[in-house]
Amino acid sequence: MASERPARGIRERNRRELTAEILASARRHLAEHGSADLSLRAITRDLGMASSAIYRYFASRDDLLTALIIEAYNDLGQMVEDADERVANRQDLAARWLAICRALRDWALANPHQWALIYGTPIQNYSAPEDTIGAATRATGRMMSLLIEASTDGASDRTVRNEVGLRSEVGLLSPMLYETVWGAAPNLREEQVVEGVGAWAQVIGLVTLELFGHLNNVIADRDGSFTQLVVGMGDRLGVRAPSNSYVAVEE
Amino acid sequence: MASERPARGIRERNRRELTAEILASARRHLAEHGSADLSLRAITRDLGMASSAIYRYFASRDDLLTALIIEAYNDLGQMVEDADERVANRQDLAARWLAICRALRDWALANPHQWALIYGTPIQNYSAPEDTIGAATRATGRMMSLLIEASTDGASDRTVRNEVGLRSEVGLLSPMLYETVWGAAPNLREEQVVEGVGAWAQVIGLVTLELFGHLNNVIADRDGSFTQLVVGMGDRLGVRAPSNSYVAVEE
DNA sequence: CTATATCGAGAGCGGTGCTCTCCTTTAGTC
DNA sequence: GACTAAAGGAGAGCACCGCTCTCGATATAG
Repeated sequence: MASERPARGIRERNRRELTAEILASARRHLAEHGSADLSLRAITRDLGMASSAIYRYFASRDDLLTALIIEAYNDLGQMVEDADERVANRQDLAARWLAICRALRDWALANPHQWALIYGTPIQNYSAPEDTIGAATRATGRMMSLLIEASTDGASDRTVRNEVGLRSEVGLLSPMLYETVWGAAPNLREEQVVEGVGAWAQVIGLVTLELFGHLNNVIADRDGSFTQLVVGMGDRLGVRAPSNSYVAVEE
Repeated sequence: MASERPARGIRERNRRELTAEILASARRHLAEHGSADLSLRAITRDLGMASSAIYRYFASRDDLLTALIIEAYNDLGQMVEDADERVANRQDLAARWLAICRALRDWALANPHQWALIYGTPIQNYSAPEDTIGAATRATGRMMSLLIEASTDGASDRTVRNEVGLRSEVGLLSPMLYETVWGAAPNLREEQVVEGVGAWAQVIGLVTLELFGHLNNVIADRDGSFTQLVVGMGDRLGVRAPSNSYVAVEE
C-alpha cells in the first residue's frame, strides 16, 4: 500500500503537507469571509511563514482560487452523487430527483461562499482551466442524466410542446452535448434536452436567488417552496415513481 | 421650468455635477473592468482630483457601489417596462411575457457587469438599504404581475398540481407578498404564486448561467433555447395570446 | 564531496481604501 | 460689507494587498 515512493525525500513530503495546509487555511478563510476577502498574506500569517513563501506553492491568488473552485465542484458533486445513490429504489426517479435537488440546496446553504465561488460572479481574468471541467460537470451531470433517463422512459406520455413555431431542426445544443446525449439516448428529442437544461437552470436559479438574498421578502417557507417547485419540475419532465407496480421490482 | 431654486449657490450645483461625474466615471470603469476592479483612486485620477476628495461625495466604496446597484436596477427595470409597453395588444399576454423576458436577457448581455452587480455574488458587508428595494422590484414586479394577471384569467384550464401531499395551508409566501398578491387577485391559489416565483427563478437562472459561462459547452443557440424555454414557461402558467377572438377586442 | 535544484525569509514596488489635518472658498447673518 | 460657520479640495500617512527579487540555508542527485 506504500505510495509511489516510501519517502522520496522530506522535501516532497513537506511540499504535499504544506500545500494541504495552505488549502485548509484558505478554505477556512473562504468559509468565514468570502472569496473577495481571501488574502494570501493572511494565510501565510496563519501558517507562520513569510508572505513570499506561499508563491512556491501557488503561482498567484487566482491559482489558489482555482484550486478552491475545483474543490468546491468536487465537494458538491460528491454530495449530489451520494444523495442520489442513497435512494434505495433506483427505479423511483422522482425520489432520486428530489434527493439530488435537495442535496444541491443543502450543500449551498451549508457552504454559501463556495457556492458563490462556483455559481456567483466569476473572478476576473479567470478562464476555467482543463482541470475544472471534470469536476464542474459532476453535479450537473447527475441531474442531466437522470432527466435524460426519465425522458426516455415516459417519452410517450409527455404533453406535446407548444406549436408557436419554434425551429426544430438540430442546432440548439452544443456539438459536445449532442455527442453525450445521443450516445446515451439516441432517439431523444432535442426540445426535451433543452427542457432539461431549463430545469437545471431553475434549480440553480432558485438556490442562487435564495442565497444571495433575493427571496428575502418573497418566500417565507423556502424549504416548502423549493420542494414544491422541484417536484413540479420533475413531474413535468416525466420523472416518476415506479408507476403502478408496487411490488414487482425484482433485480 | 426653472428648478426649485435657479442657483442655490454654485456649491449645490457643483455638488450635483461632480456627483454625476463620479457616477459616470464609476459606471465606465464598472462596464470595462467589473466591480471587483472598481477603484476609487482610479476614478479620482480620471476626474483630476485628489483621492481623498471623493469621500466628500461617497462615504465609502460600498456607498458608491450601492449607488451603481440602484442605477442598474432602475436601468433594467426601465428596459423591461418599456419592452412590455411596446406590445400593442395588451391582451396578448404571451407576447408581453416574451418581450419582458427577452428585454431582461438583452439588457444582461449588453451590461454583463451590471447584471453581475445585482444578481451575482453580493458584495461584502452590504445589506440592501431602503432606497434599493423600490428599484429592485421594478423588473421583477413586471414579471410577477403579468403572471398573476394570467393566472387569474385562465385559472380554470390550468392542470392540477401534483398530489404528492404538499402542504396547502397558507405559509409558503412572505407576509409582504401575500398583501401584494391578495390585493391584486384575492382568489389566487398560493401554489400558483410559487410557480410564478419558479418561472422568475428560471429566467434569472438562465441568464445568469449564460452570462457566467456555464452554458458554454452546453447550448449553441442561446437565443433559440431561451425563447423556447420562456415560451414553454408562459404556456404552462397560462400566459396566452387573446384566445379565439381575433378581432373583437374593443375598448 | 560537490554541483544543483528547492525553498524560506526579507526588503521592496506599486497599488488599494480610508483618515486626518490644513487651508481655501462659499453661505448665511448681523 | 465684515464675520462666523460650513463645505470642500489637497496632501501626507496608515495599514493592508498581490507580487517580485535577491540571498542564504538546505536537501537532492551525480
